Amino acid sequence: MAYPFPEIEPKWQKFWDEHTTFKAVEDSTKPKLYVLDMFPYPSGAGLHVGHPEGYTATDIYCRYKRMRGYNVLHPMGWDAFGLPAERYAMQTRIHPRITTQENVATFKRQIKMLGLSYDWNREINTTDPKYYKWTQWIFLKIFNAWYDNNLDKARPISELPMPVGLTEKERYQYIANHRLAYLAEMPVNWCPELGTVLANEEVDEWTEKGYTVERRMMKQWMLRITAYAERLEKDLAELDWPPGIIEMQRNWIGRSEGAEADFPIQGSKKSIRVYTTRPDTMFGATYMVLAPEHPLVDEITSSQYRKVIDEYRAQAKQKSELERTALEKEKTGVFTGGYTMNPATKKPIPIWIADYVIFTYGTGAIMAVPGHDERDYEFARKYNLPIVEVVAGGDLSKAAFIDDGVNVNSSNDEVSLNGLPTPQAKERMIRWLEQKRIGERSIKYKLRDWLFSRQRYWGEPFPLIYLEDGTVKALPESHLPVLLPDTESYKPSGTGESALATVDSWVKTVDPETGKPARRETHTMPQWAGSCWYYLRYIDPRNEKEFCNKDKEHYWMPVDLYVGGAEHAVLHLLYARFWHKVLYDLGYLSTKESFKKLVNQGTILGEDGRKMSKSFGNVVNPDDVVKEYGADSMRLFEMFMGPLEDTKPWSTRGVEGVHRFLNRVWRMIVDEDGNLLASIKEEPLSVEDERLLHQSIKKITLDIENLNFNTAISQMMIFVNEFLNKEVKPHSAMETFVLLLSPFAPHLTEELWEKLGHKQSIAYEPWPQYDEAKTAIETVEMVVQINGKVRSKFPVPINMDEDELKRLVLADQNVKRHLDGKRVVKIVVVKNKLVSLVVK
RNA sequence: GCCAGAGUGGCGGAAUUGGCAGACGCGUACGGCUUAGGACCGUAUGUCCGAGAGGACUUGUGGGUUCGACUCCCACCUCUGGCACCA
Repeated sequence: MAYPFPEIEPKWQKFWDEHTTFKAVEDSTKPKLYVLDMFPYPSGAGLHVGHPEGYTATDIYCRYKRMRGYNVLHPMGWDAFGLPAERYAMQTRIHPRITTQENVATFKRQIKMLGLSYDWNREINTTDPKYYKWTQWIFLKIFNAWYDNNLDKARPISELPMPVGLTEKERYQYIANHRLAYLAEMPVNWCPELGTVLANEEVDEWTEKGYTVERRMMKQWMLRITAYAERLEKDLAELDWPPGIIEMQRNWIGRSEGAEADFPIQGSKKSIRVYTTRPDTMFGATYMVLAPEHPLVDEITSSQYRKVIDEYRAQAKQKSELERTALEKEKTGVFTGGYTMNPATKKPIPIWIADYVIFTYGTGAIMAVPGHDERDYEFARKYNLPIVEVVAGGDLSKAAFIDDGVNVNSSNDEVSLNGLPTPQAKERMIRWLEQKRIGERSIKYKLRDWLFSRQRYWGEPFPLIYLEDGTVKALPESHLPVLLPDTESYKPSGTGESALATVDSWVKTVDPETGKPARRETHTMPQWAGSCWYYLRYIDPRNEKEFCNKDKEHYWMPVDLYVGGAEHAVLHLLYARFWHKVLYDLGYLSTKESFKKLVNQGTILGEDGRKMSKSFGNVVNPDDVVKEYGADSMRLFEMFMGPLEDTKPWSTRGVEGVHRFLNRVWRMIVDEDGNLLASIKEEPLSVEDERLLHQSIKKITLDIENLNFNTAISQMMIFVNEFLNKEVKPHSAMETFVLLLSPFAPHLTEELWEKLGHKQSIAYEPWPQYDEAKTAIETVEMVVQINGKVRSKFPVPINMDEDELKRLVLADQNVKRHLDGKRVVKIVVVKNKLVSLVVK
C-alpha cells in the first residue's frame, strides 16, 4: 500500500501558501543566504525533468539552511522575452504576451507542484513593463557612461573631459564615441527571401531549407564590454566557480601579452602597426600579412596587383565570418606588390593580404614568422616565402617550431637576442622596441564588444529617439518604460527592421524636451538583457522608485549560491558580470561580483541514454512522474541519481526505488489506519542505534553542505533499513530522522511531523546536532595484509596498543598459514585500519 | 587541432589525507507471506576455479613510485563539454 501522497502533497502546498511560510524579509539578527536558480524561459512545451534537478538541489539547501537559522532568499521568475514566442505569434497572430502568460501559468503550476520553497511574493517577469522599465533604465545608465582608463572605472558621461574648440557636431560625435553603448556598422545574417535578419541559431535551419543567408552591414547598438576585459578576467580569481567554467570564461576573454611594433612602408612615410605575442621572433619575420579589410591596403597595392587584390577583397567580403573561419581549408592570400622593412633585420619584406588574418583582432596586421608559427609556416610553404630559424630546437624542414627555445640568427648593430631563452628574449626585444620608439608592450583580448541590437518585436525597446538631424537622444528617465506597442503583425518589416518599424504611430514621436519630431529606435534588446540583472530585482521586486533599494541590496548581495545549466557558462554569466560591474562603478551596488558560488547541474538524459528529445520519443514529463509517484519521490530520485554536476540517464525503475523507500519511511512511523505506530515509544536508544543515528546526522549534514545529495539519501536508506522493523522505535529517533529527511521530502515529513505530535510546520525546526563522541565505534575490524594481499580480518578494540596488536596478528591462524617457512621483514601498522606484513 | 572534465559489476553510482574496491539503489535468482500479486518481507548476487575451506583475477590500456594505488607520476586509448586561423 502506497502512502497517501495525493492527499498529503496538495495539503501542505496549500498550507505553505496560506501561511507564506517561505516569505523572506530582511532581518539583521540572522545571517543571510541568497540562493538563486537560473530562471527559465517559459516555453510552450512546459517543464522537462532537467529543470527540477537544479531547483530541487537549491530547495534542499535552502530548507536545510533555514533550519540552521539562516535568513534565506530563494526566488523564482520568468525570462520571457525571446524568439520562440515571437515566431509562434507570426504563425498564429496571437500576441506573444498572451502565449507568454499561458506558458508562465503552466510553468508555475508545474514548479509549485514540486513543493519548492520559493518566496512567490518576489516573482518577476522580464516582459512585465514594471520590470523592463528598469532594464531600460540600466541601459540608459550604460549609455550615459564612459570608461575612465585612468581610474579604471565607468563614470557618468557628464564627467567626460572634453577637448577644447570643438564644434557642436564634433562635441556630439566625441561624446558618442565614448559612451559604453554606441552605434557601429556590424554584419548581420540577412536572408533576402524572408526579408529579415536571422539569429545565429536560425541560420542553419533556414539554409537547410534552401534559403540564402548573406552578410549585410547594419548600424547596430554595441556595448563596450571590452573596456571591462581586464577586470572581468582578473576578478575570476575571487569566484568559487567550477574550474572548467572559469577556464571557459578566461578563454573567451582571451588575454594575451605581447608587443606592438611599427613596420615602415617602403616608398611612403606611413607605417603599419603589427601585434605579436612573440616579439622574440621578429628577426624571423620574412613577410607581412594584412587583413583584407585593412585600411592601408589601397595605399600599398601597386597598380599591377590592383586587380587581383580588389578581387580577393571582394571575395573575402562575401564570405560570412563562419565561412572564413569554420571551413578550415587551405590558406589563401595575394601579394600587394608593396614592401615594408623588418625593423630588426632592416631588410625589405613583401606585404600580402590574406583572410587568415582577422581585421578585428590586434591591429589587423601581422609580421609573419613562418619558422615559429604554424599558420605562417603553412602559408609560406604554399607561396614559397622564405623561412628563417631564429629559435633553435626544431626542424624547420618539417614543421614550424612554436615552443620556447634559445634564440639564434637574432642580432643587428643595436641588439642581440642570440643565446637568450624565449622569455628573456621577449623582454629584451620589447625593451629595444621601446627604446627605439618602434613599438611597445601590449596586452590584447579576444573579447569583442557586445552586439546588443536585435531586429525583433518581442524584446525590450530602446529608450532612444532619432532626431531629424540624425542624432540620437536618450529619453529622460521620467518617460520610462517605453512600452512595446500592440501590432497586427509580428513579421519583420522586410527592410531588415523589426515589426516595430511598421507601427507608424509608435515610431513617430516627439522629443519630449523640445517638442520637435523624432523617430523611435526600432531595434530591441537581446534576451540576455533581462537576465543580466534579474538577481538584483528579486531583492526589491515591487520598488517603483528604484531598480533596487540600496540597503536591501547591501543586506542580500552577493548571491551565495547560483545553480543552473552549463550552457550559460560563458555568455549569460559574462554579460551579467559586466552589467554588475558597470552598476558597481556608478555607485549602485556594493559588491564587485554578483555570484559568489556557482554550480552547474548536469544534463538528464532519456532512459535510453540519449539526449531527451521529442524525435527520440524519450522525453519524461514531470506531470506524469508526480501523478504516479508524487512530488517527494520525484525530488528524491532527481537527487539520488548521482552527483548534481554529472550527466546521467533517467530511470523509471529508479523512481520506483526511491518511492518504495518513502513508503518504508511512512510504514516505519504510521500504521495501516494512519495513526502513529504503537512501536514508537518514549524510550532511550541502544548504544548501537544511537551510534547509527549520530552517524546519520553527521553524514547527512556534511553531505548537504557539500551538495552531495545522493550519498545523503543512501545514509537515510541505511537508517530506515535498520529501524523499519524494530519492535521498539524511540520517539526521539523518529523525530530526528524526519527532520533529516524534511529538506528532501518536505510534504511527507510535514505530515509525519504532525503525526508525531507537532502543531508547527517543520520548516523552521532546528536542524539536529550530532555528538562526535556518539558516532565513535568501540571495535574495528583489523585487516591483515601479507605482501599487499588481504589474508585475515578480525575484530579488535579501538585504539589497541601496537605491540599487543602485532602479537595478536602473528598469533592469528590465517596469518600463520601464510607465514609458513618465511621471514617477516617489516610490519606496517595503520591505526584502527590494518597491519601490513612484508615477508620473504 | 587546442583547452577542461570523466572512464569502477548486468545498470545508476559509493569509497577523508594512498589503507578491506563495489556502500545505497536498480535488476536478477531463490525462499516466505498470500486466493492471487508486477504489493510486502527475507537471503544471495564483481568474474573465474573449487562440493567446501580457500584461491586467482578485477576500477579504460601499458608502465612507474610504494609494505600498500580507483586515488600519486609518465605515456596512450575512448567518451562528454567548450573553443576553433585571435598572431
